[in-house]
Amino acid sequence: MLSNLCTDLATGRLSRMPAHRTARERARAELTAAIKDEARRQCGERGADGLSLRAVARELGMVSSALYRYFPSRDDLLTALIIDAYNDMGAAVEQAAEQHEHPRERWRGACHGLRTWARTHPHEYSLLYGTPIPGYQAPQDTVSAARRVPAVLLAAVSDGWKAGEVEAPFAAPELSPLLREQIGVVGTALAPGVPEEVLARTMIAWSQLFGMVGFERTGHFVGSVDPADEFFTYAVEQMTLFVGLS
Amino acid sequence: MLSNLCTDLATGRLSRMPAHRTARERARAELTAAIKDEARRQCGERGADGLSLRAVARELGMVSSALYRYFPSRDDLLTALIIDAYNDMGAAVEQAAEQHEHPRERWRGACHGLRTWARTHPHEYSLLYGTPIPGYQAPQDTVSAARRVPAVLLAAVSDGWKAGEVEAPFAAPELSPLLREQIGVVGTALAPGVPEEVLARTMIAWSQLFGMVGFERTGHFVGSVDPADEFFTYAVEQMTLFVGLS
DNA sequence: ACAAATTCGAGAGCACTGCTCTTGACTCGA
DNA sequence: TCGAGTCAAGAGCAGTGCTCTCGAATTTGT
Repeated sequence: MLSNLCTDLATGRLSRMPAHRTARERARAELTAAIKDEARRQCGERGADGLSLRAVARELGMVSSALYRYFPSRDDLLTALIIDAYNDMGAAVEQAAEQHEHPRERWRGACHGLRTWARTHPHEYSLLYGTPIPGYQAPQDTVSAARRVPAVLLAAVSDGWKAGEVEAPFAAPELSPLLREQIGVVGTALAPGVPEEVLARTMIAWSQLFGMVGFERTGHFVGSVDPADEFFTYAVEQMTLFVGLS
Repeated sequence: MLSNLCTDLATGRLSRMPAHRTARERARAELTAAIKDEARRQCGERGADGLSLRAVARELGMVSSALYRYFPSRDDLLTALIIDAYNDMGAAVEQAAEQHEHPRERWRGACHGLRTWARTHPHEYSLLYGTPIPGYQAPQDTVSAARRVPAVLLAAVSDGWKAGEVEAPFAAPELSPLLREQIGVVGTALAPGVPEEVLARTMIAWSQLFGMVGFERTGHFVGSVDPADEFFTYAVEQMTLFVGLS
């Protein structure tokens, strides 16, 4: 029973749990949070590679083996950090979009919100979009959290479409049947009623956004458009037009 | 003197060196290559994280300390692998582009060539575009090798422009003075005579391409457009239009 | 209220890792 | 030929993830 609680705590779904009855549960919840906090701190300083269970335990004044009572392995601790990071990023992008009313402004806000979050949380961004951990299989909890950002982008386009404000800037090639079906699944889930052509453009812009943010983070703009503030703004403007949010 | 040779060997500039006079130099060159080969093999199996100097030495039948005569640290060995990977990727993309005559076809060939290389060399791709190594500063040798792919893309657009085959698909926002200057530097070096507006679109498409390839590699398309063959082809087609290679 | 079940921290220990230092043998060029 | 330069090897240091055991503390069931 407590092993279930442990899992839930590790995956950040603490809020759904009832209040901790016993002192033991309370202590466990607090220690779990403290471990994650310290791990997040170390990740932020030395990157995910520099996350050491022994160092975390040392900093918390306990022995390394005791830490395994809370996270069965280093990967599990990293998974908890990944889910937290996805949710933190998703919340930041959602909030950035919600500060505007007009769909086009919400789109712009989401894009700039993502970049801001990536710049203020570089190691967490790399944790999510950098080199995948070998043999690591993302649990189901991560995919729903990971979808929050594309959901915001699709919502902006969907709202724009409903308001009749989405117009293709140039003729698009025909979508293949398979691609139309793949994108249709996404559309019915997150943006029902929006044509697949518009959704396809949105997904292209989505990957462009993360490609650009990743390039800036990994230094691939150094020597060309770094500092990338103005290039980023320009690219967002172009992709806003590209998806048809005229 | 030989320390210089060591550095050159480590950075892959062996070809510029004269033939090895002594047996010692010959043996050193061969062992250096063997170390890199084995390291590349291990990187391909377990990722850059799983690269162990001791394991490389063990596989080569030598003692780990002996390896430090050839690469002063693990990071130096990784740097050598990075430069090799950049050049391998650049050569693959160049070859993919050179198989076509028309600029638009060269562009498409380069895009698909990059994806093919990334799919056949996933760990090397992550080494180049994944999580940056903390504290790692890319030496000058890497940046020239890293520019080979964007150079191919810019050359295709430049050739298309010279042939009068580049046409903006929709009106672009005005470029800021700083951005115009940043992009101008790139243009004079790699695509002289091409307007900054076109270069800016090319750099947006460049980041879109790598964002898409990275998403596919890290599994962020799973649940939507994975397998990504058709989406990739469609996106390349759209970005071909976007840069104006009509 | 008391015993059984569970959970806990601590410690020892295993098999690794990157890296340093020393030692003795080898090779090469003057 | 002989000294300078280079080499592989070994021991050793400090660190890592992880497992196991062992008492002590706590919770739970009766």
